[in-house]
Amino acid sequence: MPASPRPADVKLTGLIGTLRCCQLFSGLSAEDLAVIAGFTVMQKLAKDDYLFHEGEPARGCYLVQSGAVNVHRVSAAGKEQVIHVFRSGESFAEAALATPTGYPANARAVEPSTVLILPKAPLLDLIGHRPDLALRMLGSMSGHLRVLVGMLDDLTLKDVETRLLNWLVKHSHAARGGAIQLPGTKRVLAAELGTSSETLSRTLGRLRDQRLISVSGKKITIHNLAAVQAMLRRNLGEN
Amino acid sequence: MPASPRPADVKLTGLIGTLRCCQLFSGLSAEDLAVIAGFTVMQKLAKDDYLFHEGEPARGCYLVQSGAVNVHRVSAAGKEQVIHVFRSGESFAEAALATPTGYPANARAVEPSTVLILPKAPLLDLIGHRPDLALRMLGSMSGHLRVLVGMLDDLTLKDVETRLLNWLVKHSHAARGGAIQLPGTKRVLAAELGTSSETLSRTLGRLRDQRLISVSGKKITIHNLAAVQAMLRRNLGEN
DNA sequence: CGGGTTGCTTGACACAGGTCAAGGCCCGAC
DNA sequence: GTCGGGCCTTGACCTGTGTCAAGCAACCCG
Repeated sequence: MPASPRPADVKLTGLIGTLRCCQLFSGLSAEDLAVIAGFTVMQKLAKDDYLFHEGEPARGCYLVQSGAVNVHRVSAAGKEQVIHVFRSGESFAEAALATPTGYPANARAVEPSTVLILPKAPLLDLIGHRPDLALRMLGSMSGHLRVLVGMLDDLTLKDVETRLLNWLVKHSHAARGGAIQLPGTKRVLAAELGTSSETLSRTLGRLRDQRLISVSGKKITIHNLAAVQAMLRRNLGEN
Repeated sequence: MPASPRPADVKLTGLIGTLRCCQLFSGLSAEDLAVIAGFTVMQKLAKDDYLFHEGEPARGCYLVQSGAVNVHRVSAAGKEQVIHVFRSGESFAEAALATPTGYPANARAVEPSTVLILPKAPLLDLIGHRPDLALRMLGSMSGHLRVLVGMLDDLTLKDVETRLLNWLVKHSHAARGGAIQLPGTKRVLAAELGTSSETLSRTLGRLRDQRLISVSGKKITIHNLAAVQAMLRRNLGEN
């Protein structure tokens, strides 16, 4: 029938599409994807809504369909340390599946987002039947380990300027006409880089004085990508 | 027969014993353990021997039988950041199993050690047949994730004094007669805390001046554990 | 025994970056 | 319009910690 399928089917095929796009499930068979889609729950989040808090018992793991989710910890004094900002197609909280302890961090939407929740029980069940899925989960988690290890040396082996240069280079590919559009406020970027908005402001100013970039509002223009990369490499060499 | 078994058997049952002790394999059936022991390779390391270097293709994952292994990264400038020191019974480099990329860090024995190598291929094969083993691996990796997350806020949310207090409290249970015996040199401890030996020395000195602890050689005596814990809590509250 | 090595301690100093405070800019509400 | 509140920027200041350097104690070895 060329007629449009029932709403539920539309939703389901849409879901399967999203699942297939995400790295975690990219090569799975259609049947397996259907099984997963069957128990997936969709949740919409407004900006600043919390998805979960540290210590809460784990519902399952998550997959960002759209928007961005900030996973972070807060110290006893209320200071926030960003672990990672997950964007569309990325999965997180796999760690919560395998251990009885609660979430080790908090998750909050930095903009309006929709996430897919993969509940613990049926997913574990499926993993029991599909060893290759287990391997994928292992792979995904080891990816997260690498990200964390990367953060570690970001925080210990590099200064703010270097971290910013690194961020610029990483995001230069997303530049439209050499201009990077900031996803959120500068304060958010500062947090993502593990610094304060004041220091970020100063550092941007310094780069601007050196004619490497120019900043106007939420738009950062890289004048000379090669020079930025050279400066990054030089900073990495010294520390 | 009450007579002693052949050397190979002795070695095998010894291996199985070690495997059973380690958290990763603690509840496995005797058969599975025998299979694993069958492909396990033992390696002895002298102090300062490298087990592997960053970027090398992964042989498999590792299990410390005795001694201690320092997993760390080094910056372009040669500075070393300790990720974790693994001691007997602990496993590491599980991440290397699931991804084709090489090791993300270096591993070096901090004292004479013996490690068991679990080669990639047969272990992955076994995981394919034993979904519960896959779940264990997931659990172990999520443990490592938590350790890394813990390190993150150690490094960002706490100063050296707080990190030292935390270390003291964590290791106070291992104190014999209130005295903690340092595993290695003070420089090693400093590296583990992510600081320099000078700063560690000063910080220890400050705690000693406050009569909280006393230090003599490689022995640290905690005079008043409750006071140390109180100070730790207070530091955490402020930051 | 003296000389070298190694590790620990202490002092002096420099610097990155966090915090506080004040001023400027933009924008939406009224 | 103009009032108010975010956000950004800039300046002034302070503190923690890394680094360099010198002195000291312990130990090994010929």
